Amino acid sequence: MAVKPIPNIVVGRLPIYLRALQRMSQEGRRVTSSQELGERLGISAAQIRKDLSQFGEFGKQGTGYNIEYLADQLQSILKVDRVWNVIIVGAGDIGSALARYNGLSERGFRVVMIFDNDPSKIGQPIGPFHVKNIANLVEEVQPAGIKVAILAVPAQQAQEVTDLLVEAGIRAVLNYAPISLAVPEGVRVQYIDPVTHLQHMSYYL
Amino acid sequence: MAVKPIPNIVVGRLPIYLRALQRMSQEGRRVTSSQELGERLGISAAQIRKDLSQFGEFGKQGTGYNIEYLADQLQSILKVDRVWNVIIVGAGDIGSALARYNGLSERGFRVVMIFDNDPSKIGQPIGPFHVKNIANLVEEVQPAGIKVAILAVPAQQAQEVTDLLVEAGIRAVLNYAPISLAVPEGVRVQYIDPVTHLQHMSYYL
DNA sequence: TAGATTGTTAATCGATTAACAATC
DNA sequence: TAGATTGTTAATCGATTAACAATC
Repeated sequence: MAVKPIPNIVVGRLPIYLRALQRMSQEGRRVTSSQELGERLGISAAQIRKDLSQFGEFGKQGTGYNIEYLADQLQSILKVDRVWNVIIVGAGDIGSALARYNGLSERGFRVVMIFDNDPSKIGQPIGPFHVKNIANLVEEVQPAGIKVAILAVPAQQAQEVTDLLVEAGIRAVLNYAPISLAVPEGVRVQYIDPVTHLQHMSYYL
Repeated sequence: MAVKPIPNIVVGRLPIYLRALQRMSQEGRRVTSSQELGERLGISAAQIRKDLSQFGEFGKQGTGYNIEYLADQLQSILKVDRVWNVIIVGAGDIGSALARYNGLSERGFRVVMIFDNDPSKIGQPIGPFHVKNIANLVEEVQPAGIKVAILAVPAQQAQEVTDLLVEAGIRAVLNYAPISLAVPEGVRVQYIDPVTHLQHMSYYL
């Protein structure tokens, strides 16, 4: 019997649902409906119900969804009912901002090391860390079993650093360098490039 | 005669194509093909040709695309054949990193002001700017005709600041706060939340 | 000319929406 | 009970891919 995989586009919406639920929870709300959630997010109620139904039945007819319960379920589905150790590579402005950002750990990710290749940065403190030498990346990261990396180096060095990350056993890369990366099967990359988003919007101006 | 609009998902890929072409140009390349471009980007050649054909005929059979010409055309389509003035709201780590980032201006966007509401930050220098008082945002931004803003304030303040931006005539918001924003018709929002990307990937770990 | 690659059409594939029985 | 809202099915809509004539 063939199991059809969950569409990637559906998985991508779950973190958005989770984020909204956690905010509602903060606001002291206890239940919500697909309609209310949809209005907040600009997504149709039908789509939210359809997406969730891929994973199970989380609601009650007539009542809607218990916010805390649904959030717990989504955390479990997304595997953020635990904390993933993360490394940052690149101790420039972006890497440093991320190293000091507290919003990661509340949501499933904890920065544990930051690397750079600049001798003037190595050893310097950034938030609670000291910058490590990228030359030691593989030997530090691989034995620690770390699977997630944030890449914040210049575009020119991004591919070679990525190869290093793969060698170190990293399987998920959040790439801030404005360049497409080549990675082997089984390694995932997500891209953050503010300029592509700005250009997308300027089309409509 | 009904003109069918370009699908939003196609517009969203154009900045990716443009970025790859500009990199190829830097590498000294003069021509490319839909196949080569597709391999770099992990997109099918057919899709690239189909996307581009929505806007015109930019290639030559047998030869492919002139990189500089196609990049120029895409810049014009995306309206980044000019420079858009941009404001940043929020002078925390992220806002400051963006204010100092030089990669924006090469690609169509120039930061011209940065605002915050924290008295200890107002007046302080960040990169080439001095932080302005958010209380003066509307009176500074509206007469200047600025249409693009980057929002880098805490989630709790994001919606009220957004309302201010809309009042000031902003029509495109790049939102770094981890919250969905409500905006009137005609105002566009794009979201950057590293954690949603990390959670998307952790599903597959 | 022979080889390569475009632009475009038609076919396929996948995602979204509408509608409603089930039921809390 | 009456009203509300889920989970799910079928219909619709839209996006991607495959294929190929045109042509550089």
